[in-house]
Amino acid sequence: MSDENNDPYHYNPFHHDHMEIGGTTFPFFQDHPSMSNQPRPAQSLHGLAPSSMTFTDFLHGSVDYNSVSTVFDMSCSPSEANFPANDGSKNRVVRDSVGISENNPSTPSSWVSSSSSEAVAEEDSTKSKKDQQLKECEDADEKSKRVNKPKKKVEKKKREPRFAFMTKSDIDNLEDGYRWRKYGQKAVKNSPFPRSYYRCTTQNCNVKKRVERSFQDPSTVITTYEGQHIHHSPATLRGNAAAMLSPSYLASTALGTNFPQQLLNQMHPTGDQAHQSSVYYPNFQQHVQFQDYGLLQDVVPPFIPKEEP
DNA sequence: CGATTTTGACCAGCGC
DNA sequence: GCGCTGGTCAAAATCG
Repeated sequence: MSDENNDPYHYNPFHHDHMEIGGTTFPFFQDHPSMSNQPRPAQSLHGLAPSSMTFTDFLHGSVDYNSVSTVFDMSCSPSEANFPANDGSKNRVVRDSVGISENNPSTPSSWVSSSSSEAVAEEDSTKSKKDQQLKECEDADEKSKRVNKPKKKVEKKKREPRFAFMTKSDIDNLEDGYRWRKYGQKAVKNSPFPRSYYRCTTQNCNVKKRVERSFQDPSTVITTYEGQHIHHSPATLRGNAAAMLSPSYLASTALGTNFPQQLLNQMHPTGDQAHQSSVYYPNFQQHVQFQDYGLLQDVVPPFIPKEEP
């Protein structure tokens, strides 16, 4: 694979589509290895969603991703989709980062192929790597050598579903109800702002998140979640409304168990300009807009409170 | 003193 | 093969 876009490790959160919920821009991506490169029939989102499927299912990977891709395959162009590209900075950030010409803001096809093939490439590479890594893992002795050089664990290459969004905020590490431990920080190419790496502190929970500031719009924080929480958000349990209203919380819960609920409940167009969130799903082909939850409801069945132990 | 952050080093993948 | 970059580790520093 020499296509730069195929590099599973060089996905671009801006590389994908948008949805708008109740006036809030949600360019979003979700990255999952099992979302393979499928020919996408031209179908409208409307009325396509299997009634049995929810965002939760989708994000949990418990649904057929092919169906999902179909569901999200919009036949309408971004303009038809009423994509809020009208909203200056937000969307400019997206397009610029993607490198899409201003003249042609409606050519996400390149994104799509990249993200789709990305998934394929990823599958292959992870497959072949798995054996190798397993071998490494079995080398228990390696562990002891770790002090001097060997690293890399099996998990490292295991790609989890990812979920990114942009938030207008002065705060880099947004409160999302979960506890995170920072485990790294790196300078990002072409950006004066470093990227921070966080890991959920809950035991056995492998959720990670990356936080970086958009260099084109320093007021925008890009948060990428990877993995799914295996536990409740402490904020949820505490009823921490502030935390739960945080856009990052939406993303985190999107990878958890109650995305549709949270999304529908919380992303009201409150007019609070302090938090404008954008969420990216790389494998969705076109701009998806959910206005007044109408379309979202096509995808997400009416909310049914989830009974969790 | 335990938890968290900082930071330099290491490693893997990719492009040239 | 080499250099670049992203991601991770872990020792040291800092915090509460």
